[in-house]
Amino acid sequence: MGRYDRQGSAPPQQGGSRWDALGDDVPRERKWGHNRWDSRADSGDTWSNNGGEVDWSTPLPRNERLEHELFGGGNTGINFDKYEDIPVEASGENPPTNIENFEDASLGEIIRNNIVLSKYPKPTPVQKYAIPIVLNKRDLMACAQTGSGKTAAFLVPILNLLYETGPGEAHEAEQRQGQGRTYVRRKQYPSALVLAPTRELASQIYDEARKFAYRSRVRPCVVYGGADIGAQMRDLDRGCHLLVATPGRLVDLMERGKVELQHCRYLMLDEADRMLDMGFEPQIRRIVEKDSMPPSGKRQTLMFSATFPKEIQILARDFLDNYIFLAVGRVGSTSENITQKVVWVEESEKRSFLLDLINAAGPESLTLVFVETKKGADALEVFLTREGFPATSIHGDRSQREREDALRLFRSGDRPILVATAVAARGLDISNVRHVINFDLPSDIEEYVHRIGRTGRVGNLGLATSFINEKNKNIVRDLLDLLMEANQEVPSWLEAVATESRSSAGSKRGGRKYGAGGFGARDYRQGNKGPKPAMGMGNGVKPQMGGYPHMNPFVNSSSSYGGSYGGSYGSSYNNYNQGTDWWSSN
DNA sequence: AAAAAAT
Repeated sequence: MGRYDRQGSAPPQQGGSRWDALGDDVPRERKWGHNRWDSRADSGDTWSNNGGEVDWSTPLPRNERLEHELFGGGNTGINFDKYEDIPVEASGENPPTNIENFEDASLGEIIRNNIVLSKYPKPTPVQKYAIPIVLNKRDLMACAQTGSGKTAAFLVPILNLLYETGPGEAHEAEQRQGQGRTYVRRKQYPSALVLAPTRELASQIYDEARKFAYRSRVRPCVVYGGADIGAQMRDLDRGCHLLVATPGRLVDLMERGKVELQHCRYLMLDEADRMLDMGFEPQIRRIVEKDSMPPSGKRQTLMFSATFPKEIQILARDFLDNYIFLAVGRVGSTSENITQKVVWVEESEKRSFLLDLINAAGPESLTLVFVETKKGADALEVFLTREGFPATSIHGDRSQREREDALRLFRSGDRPILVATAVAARGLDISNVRHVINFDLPSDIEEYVHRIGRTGRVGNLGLATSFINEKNKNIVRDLLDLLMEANQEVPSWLEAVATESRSSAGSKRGGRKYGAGGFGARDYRQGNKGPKPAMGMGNGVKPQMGGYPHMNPFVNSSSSYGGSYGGSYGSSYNNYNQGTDWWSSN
């Protein structure tokens, strides 16, 4: 279901289907030099010489309709001035010098044009560092806030390298399989592979890739589950140089002989700590190690995430070669910040408390409500709808169509309340999410970090409210540390609760997951040398914070909280903030 | 125990 259904019979909706990636308006002769199907039997064609006659670095003609479709969507939502003073730390052997402007990177014409069309005036901090690292053919592990231009930070240099070098062996391999036949089932040899943990995130990355691939010969594709695999295979048949995928569907396509990674020169894991955790790791190893993917050192490997626990960094060594570790902090200079609140709410009171919060919010603002279970998401959506609130919900048991519909209704504001499971926690770029509510707290702090990262996007005041009760003991300790690092107001009862749970010791992963440096912000290879003050402490950051790159730890903005609610919540909140012994209050 | 990800 979903977008793949659209392309067959129904005409594309909403200003053209993404499947027109290279623009069906452009004659094939212009897109591909000439018709690729015919050219396979013609040894004298421009494709037979390693792509050599065709210069991949020269822009193809403009296509105004496609240009409008790709770039007409208004601004990117990034307020670049806010990113000026973000502290960045690069570690590893001989880290390449960062750039200050896109001109410094000696990028090719195609990518420069697309950067202009995307209205990026200058690189964000993660881009300033990541682009030269990738262009210098180094492996990279980057710890950077989502929404800070992370996607472009890897797409721009990868695509530029593809434009500079052309398709190389990948093209020859693709040609070889067609020798002497009029039709063969084509296998694709993507030069670059981007893996993501959810379908929606893969789709979002693909949308960006189309922008930066505009007027180039590079054809991006996206594949994921829950959608018509036949349509995906037909799309692959049209050529695939950069493939964005979720792991399961990619494995499927590999086993069907539709995709081979023998010539994959760039491997990118987005939300890499999730991709390497217990749920995904076997599939990643299947893709990266048990197929024909070039080994680390021969390919280039990139990993990005907002969180990078030490044990995942250690696991990641298997995939990386002499990599640079990048820690990108986030400035909280003025209005950009996330205020984090923790409220004691018993299970039986959660619903009425939630209604108070929603009632206090303005009608314009989007509210994202996280729950732990799919059943919980169903139930809460039904409840909110019965109460007359414009809510929808998303979780992994929904059809792909339902998932996309829910997300679209939420983004557009038609349903400004979205109840979601972990499926929506990572990477999704939704503007104007004013309030993230952890109706149920997650069981680990990384999940918390990614969830609240859906709000506080540039230009907006972000607010995150978490309901906590005795069921959440497991996260209290890490949550308290996090709030203190982020210079947030910490209710006194929370400290008491944390002290209590501390004595019951031992996180499930064997002790504290993080050193004093904090939350995966640091290159584990630097050892436990104590907190590193290296994050360019420009914004009144205390060195002992060590740099917590994904959370805006730099602002104490509790003042904005009460004001953003009506009185009902304020009083309610205060009542919950009086320092009772909350563990035993029940 | 639960979520995500192939069918």
